[in-house]
Amino acid sequence: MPVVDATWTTSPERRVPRQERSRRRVEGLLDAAASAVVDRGVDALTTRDIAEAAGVPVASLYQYFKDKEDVLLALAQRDMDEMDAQVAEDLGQLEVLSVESLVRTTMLAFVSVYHRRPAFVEIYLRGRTNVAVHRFGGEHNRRVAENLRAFAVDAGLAGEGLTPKIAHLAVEVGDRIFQLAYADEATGDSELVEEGIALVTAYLDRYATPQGRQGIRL
Amino acid sequence: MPVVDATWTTSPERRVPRQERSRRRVEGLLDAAASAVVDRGVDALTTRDIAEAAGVPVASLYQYFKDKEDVLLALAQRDMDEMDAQVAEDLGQLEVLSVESLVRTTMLAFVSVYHRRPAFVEIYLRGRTNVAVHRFGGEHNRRVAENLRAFAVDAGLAGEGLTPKIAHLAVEVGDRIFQLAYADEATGDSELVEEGIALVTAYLDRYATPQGRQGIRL
Amino acid sequence: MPVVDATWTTSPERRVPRQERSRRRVEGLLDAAASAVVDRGVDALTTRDIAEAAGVPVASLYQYFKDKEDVLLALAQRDMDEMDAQVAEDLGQLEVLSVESLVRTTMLAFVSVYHRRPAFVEIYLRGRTNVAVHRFGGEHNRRVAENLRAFAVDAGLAGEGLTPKIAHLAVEVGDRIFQLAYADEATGDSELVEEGIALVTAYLDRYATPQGRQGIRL
Amino acid sequence: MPVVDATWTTSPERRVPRQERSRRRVEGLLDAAASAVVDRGVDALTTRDIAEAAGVPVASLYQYFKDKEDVLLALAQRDMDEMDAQVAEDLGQLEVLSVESLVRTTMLAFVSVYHRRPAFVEIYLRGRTNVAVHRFGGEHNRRVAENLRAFAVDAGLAGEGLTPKIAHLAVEVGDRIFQLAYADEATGDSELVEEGIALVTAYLDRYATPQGRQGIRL
DNA sequence: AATGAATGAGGATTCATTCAT
DNA sequence: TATGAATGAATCCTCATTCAT
Repeated sequence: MPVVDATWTTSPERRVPRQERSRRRVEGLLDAAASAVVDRGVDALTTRDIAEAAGVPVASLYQYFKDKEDVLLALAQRDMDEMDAQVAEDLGQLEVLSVESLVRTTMLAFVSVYHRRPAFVEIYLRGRTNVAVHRFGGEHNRRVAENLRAFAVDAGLAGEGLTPKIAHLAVEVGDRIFQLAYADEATGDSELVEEGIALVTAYLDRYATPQGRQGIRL
Repeated sequence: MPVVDATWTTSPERRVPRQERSRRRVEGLLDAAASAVVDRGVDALTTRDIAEAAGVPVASLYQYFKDKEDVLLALAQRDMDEMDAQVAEDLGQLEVLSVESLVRTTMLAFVSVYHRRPAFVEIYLRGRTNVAVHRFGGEHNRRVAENLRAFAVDAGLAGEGLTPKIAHLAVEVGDRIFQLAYADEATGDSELVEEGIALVTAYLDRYATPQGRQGIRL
Repeated sequence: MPVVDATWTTSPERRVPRQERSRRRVEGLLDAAASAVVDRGVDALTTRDIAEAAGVPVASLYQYFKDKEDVLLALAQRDMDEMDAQVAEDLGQLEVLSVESLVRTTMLAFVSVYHRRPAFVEIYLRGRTNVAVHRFGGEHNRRVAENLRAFAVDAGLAGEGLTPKIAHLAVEVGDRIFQLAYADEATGDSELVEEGIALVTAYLDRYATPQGRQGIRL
Repeated sequence: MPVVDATWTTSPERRVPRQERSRRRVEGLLDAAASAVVDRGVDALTTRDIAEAAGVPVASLYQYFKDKEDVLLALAQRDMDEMDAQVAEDLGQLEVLSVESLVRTTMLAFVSVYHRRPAFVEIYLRGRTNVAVHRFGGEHNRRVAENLRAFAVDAGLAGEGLTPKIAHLAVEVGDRIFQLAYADEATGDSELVEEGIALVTAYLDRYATPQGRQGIRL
């Protein structure tokens, strides 16, 4: 295994490998896009907004992204990845497994990311998003649903009656609850979130096994 | 009582009174806007699209509407009014009153309007709508929620535990279910709607009185 | 001589003769135009502004005026007539006739009309006026100059050296002095007006007869 | 001192440095605006007129100017700068200093620029100019007045009685004289200009010192 | 790889004026 | 005579994207 990556140079002008430079710039652009979205809203977002926020010429956007939509999509991707990681981590620390704890943990994981990423709230919950991003979010919901469903069925919390369609419905409903909870307050209405947990749990309990309802201590 | 309205004349040159002409034109414009929305989506909607679809000059839009947003809002108003009327009518024909029958009847009333008004589906369920229309829809949901809540409490189906907030949550969740059901198929996924009825009912049953759960024969 | 004008009728519906009604409406429109000009400035003046200020439908403007410019021109005419009348009246009351008293009296007559007619100030002194109105004002200046010149020469205040061109120059310069005096303060800078009188007098004294310089007691 | 500017290259592909290219385009746009103004008048001037006259797309205007007004203002700036330079140069060559020679030299310097720049005449003397340009011209007059006043007082041609207000009045009056002289003939009425010189001189002589009246040989 | 400059393609709205009644 | 309604004709400006360097 090479100790020094081939893209490294020792020249004092460039201590940062090309690839790394590029990655950094993409991250900066994404951060800029996120903050521009928070400032102007997704609808009114222009390429100049993004470029200015990032401190780069507009034309440079096109060095890293196909077009404006591509920027938004990349931002979505990054956000969703963070979301997934948070959910995975929080579920991994669960001590009692039940439909209720699964729902609660997942939804609260979402909440913690919302707090960390205000742009996320602006883009996915409050704003009337761009079509592509909307579709992207929809697909993400479907994937989350499938993962959670598999998790629940594998763990014996629910039987085969919990179809992908039903799981997806539950996730989408959860999404709408967040939308409502964050509609007026940027920090979210925690009472509403709590009600949402109850709502989703009440629904999914219809497909739960007895253990799923009572809980399994790990 | 006059059989013939005073503004009518029988002269062949003008069979349509001024006021009626104006009303017709507004309706035509609204229909045109609806179909243009279905064709192009709300985001890409232009004044020219609307005007062309209606067969009038663009400038004429401004005779009847303040600006583009005003057109969309008028369309929303018209649709929502129809929605409300349908719900009122269907609830009026109910024979057994229960949380379940209330939820089912209301949601199916929505479905019947969706079928009658494909533009409605496009604008409110599928598209990423204009901000003003979005807000308008939000307020409509809140109003619907309040009406249904009052209805349910008055009829003894639910106690005071069914707060406005909870009712609103239920309506919003129902809205999202429709969004999901109509996302892919313009005719709606009836299985999903059925699941949605179950979901909302399961949630509201938590706040129901015994009669609310069992049903009251009228 | 008929005691009752033919356009009069005794019918209770119309006690105001046609011609009189029309005259009144024209006056009202002109007043409205004047006030609309003061509000919005000449450049931004629209037919709707005028009509709204007068409380009549826009289309009715065209009953009395050929087009928008015609309104402005009629307004100009009315204003200039008033100006001329004021000058004539004030000059008629002069007790000592000299170039200085002629200049002073004329310029102060202008000032008194300015105070009576703020719209005049707005249109002719402050605003960047419409081309037609500008030309109109120019012609008025020329006429005023010619009248004053004839008056001065007839009265023996100046000889034939005071050509029409020179008189016109003096009037135009006086106009600019007013423009300056009224540029910032709507009530006019009287110190500047006083300087202006001195300026014009100093210039015209070059063409004055000895009596013109000393004054003739009437 | 480098004979060739560093931004120049001798490569045949690019003989014109970027900065120079940009400057040229701005100049071209300004020339185009000037000629469009002469053709259509300032009021009727459109962005398309300017762009077409310059042979560039309308959108390119906005690369160099904030908006339409900005173009006019830049044009005004350029013209006024030229005016100032001409006045400075001509005054520098004066052999006898007196109120009369100061007035005459300044006014004739203006005349020579008018002949060189017909658009100037159109915009500032003949047309009813745009508000912003009008204000710009007003400020220029004030500045010119202040400079000339300081010059005259320093040279001992006038005492402190020649206040800024009086100097400004004189310049504005001179401006109006030009307006009149160029109203009908694009080449100006030189007899009128001569009269104007006499007029302004006669006025300012009131505030002149004995040397100011007699002249100082340099 | 980076970017200043250039631009085609709209888009919303206003307004003076004309008709039909 | 009076007027509500209708509209052709413009206008300014924005923006995403592409090139030439």
